[in-house]
Amino acid sequence: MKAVVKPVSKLFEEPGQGVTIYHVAERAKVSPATVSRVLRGTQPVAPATEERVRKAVAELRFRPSRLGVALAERKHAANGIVFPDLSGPFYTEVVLGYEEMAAERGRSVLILSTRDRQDAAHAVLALADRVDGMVLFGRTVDDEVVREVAATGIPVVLLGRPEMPDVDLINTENEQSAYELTQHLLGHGHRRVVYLGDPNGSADAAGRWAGVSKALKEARRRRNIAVCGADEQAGHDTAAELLTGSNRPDALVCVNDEVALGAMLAAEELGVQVAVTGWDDIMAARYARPALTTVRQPMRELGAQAAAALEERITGTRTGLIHRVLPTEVLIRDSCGGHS
Amino acid sequence: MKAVVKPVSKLFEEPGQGVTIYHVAERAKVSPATVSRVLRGTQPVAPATEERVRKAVAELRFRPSRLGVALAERKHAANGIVFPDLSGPFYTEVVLGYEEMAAERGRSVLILSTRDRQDAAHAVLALADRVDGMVLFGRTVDDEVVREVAATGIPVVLLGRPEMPDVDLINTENEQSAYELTQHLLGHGHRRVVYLGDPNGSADAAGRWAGVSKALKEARRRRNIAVCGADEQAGHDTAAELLTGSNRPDALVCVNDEVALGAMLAAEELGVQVAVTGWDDIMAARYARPALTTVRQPMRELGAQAAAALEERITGTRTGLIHRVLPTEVLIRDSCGGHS
DNA sequence: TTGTATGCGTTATCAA
DNA sequence: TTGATAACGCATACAA
Repeated sequence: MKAVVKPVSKLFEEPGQGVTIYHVAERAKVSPATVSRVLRGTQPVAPATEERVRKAVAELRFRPSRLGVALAERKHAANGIVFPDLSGPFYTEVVLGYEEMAAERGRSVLILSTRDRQDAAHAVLALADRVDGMVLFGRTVDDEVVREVAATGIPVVLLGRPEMPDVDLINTENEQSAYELTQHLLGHGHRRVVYLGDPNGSADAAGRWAGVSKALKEARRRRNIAVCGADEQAGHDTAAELLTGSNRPDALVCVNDEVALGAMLAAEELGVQVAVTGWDDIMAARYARPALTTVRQPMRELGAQAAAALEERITGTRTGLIHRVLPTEVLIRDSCGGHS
Repeated sequence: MKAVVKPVSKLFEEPGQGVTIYHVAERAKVSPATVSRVLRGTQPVAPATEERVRKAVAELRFRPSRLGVALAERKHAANGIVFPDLSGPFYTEVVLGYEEMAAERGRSVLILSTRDRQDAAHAVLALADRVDGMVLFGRTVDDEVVREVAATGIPVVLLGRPEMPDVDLINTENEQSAYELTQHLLGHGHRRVVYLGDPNGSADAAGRWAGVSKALKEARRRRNIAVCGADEQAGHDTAAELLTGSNRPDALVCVNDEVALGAMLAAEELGVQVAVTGWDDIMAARYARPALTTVRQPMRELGAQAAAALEERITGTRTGLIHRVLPTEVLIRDSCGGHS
């Protein structure tokens, strides 16, 4: 008879492994139901019994299986968040704010970056059945997919997107800030203002263009726009082109800081003077010379609000639709010129 | 007899809701097992049968419950990643690389930011039983917790941490790059070099200090260190103090770009000249004037490698221990002086 | 090729 | 106060 001796080390190395509520129940000489009651504090249990159960739990290093719990409760205790790329501090901060708030509420966070994935819709739908609710952030998938997700039955909160019927939405203010920014430029004598961005690219870009446009119109200036990608390279190239043409702009209102910094670089290379403004107040904006005039958004707050809004839906605390617009702050620095 | 008529809209509004494999089976007149077989392609099914099943699936908009699948398969199909807060671009990029790789393998990613949370250990353990494996990134929790997680039975990969027995580890090169950087400074005539960082704060900070230290020792220079936090403010304040003292340093080797930029700011404020170097090559480093000399790490690659290493463990493809060190690249720009 | 029956690990209902 | 036991939704070994 070959005795299979399990080394003690092995025995204690992987505790909690495969230990189920039944093992605990057996050891404590109670039913699994009672173990559950003790652990969740859901029903009164005799002190002596509780004692035995806790002892068994500790000895066996029992940890309830999330899978079992989730299946029985029919909830994941997890939220999802979908974002375009996360490059750039903007998305990062929002995600962090979101995670922080979710964590406080005992929920895990599943992230999904859609990048340029062709199967983004598929991935989002897949995410939908791993969470109790999700935030759709920016231009990640189109409205059709949003509807599909909503049809899944889980709450959805939109972030930085165009409005949709019956879906909660949180945005930051765009038009007014862009309007003020443009007025500021005009007030300092800039005549030929061009907007660098793609209104069709995102709701934010569209809102900002609307504000710029409005200010220009009021000032009876030409409403110039150079459709442009949202990254540094695009900003550089677009600006380079604009600044070499004949009728050169003297101010560039850019859809974000990356574009603005790229544009400043181009201007520097060409040795031309031009006022530049960005959006987001990324770190590099403060270190650029001249320091970049920009607009600050409450990024972390944005994420936190989204998490809160989602939570309300999940718990059913709120039924009314939310459409919130968080305020932004225009930061006038040196890059917009006109200052001594 | 009151006929309860469900409005059509309601009927189609929430499809897939509560539709189980049994409903599909019933509708297709097969057993649930067969439905499963069709959906997973795990066993041959007669074409006609498959046809019926697929039709029923489509009509009912059936989506298998992740919870059910996970419980039956006893795996989550999800990975975790834990990181400190340091919302610099470094962590972000790594997380993205990780998510991308994980997504390719059909796994979701749960994130956990430990920040200053006191219950970080608890949160990490909680995360552990929602995933099939996880990456522990940087100074998030101490070794004891790592062991606890490992004891849980799920694979763990360490990232940017000190070595631990029996745990996979991926780091980026620190010492050699720091050594080269310091030699470069010395070669350009800098005499009094001070390292700004906290070797006890992270493995990376320690490695970098080791390299700086080595170069200084070889050059028979004083090995000065100013223990300093890892953010902009800390860099600013520490540098401000150093640069107002009597025996002023002429070069500051900083643990990261944020600290370096803060230091440059302080120098600018004080109107003193000092060479400064950073680490990470964040965007602001390129826009600072003078542009910041720094060290670039393969951030996305770091995340991807971690995901790959984890996957190997989860699938059991690999049993041997990994201890990988990814190469970095020193980027000499203007902030280290000595260039015409 | 298909169906039956059981397991997965909890929670919760209903009795006792 | 406690114990059986039925969900929860799927996968799969075993039969047929």
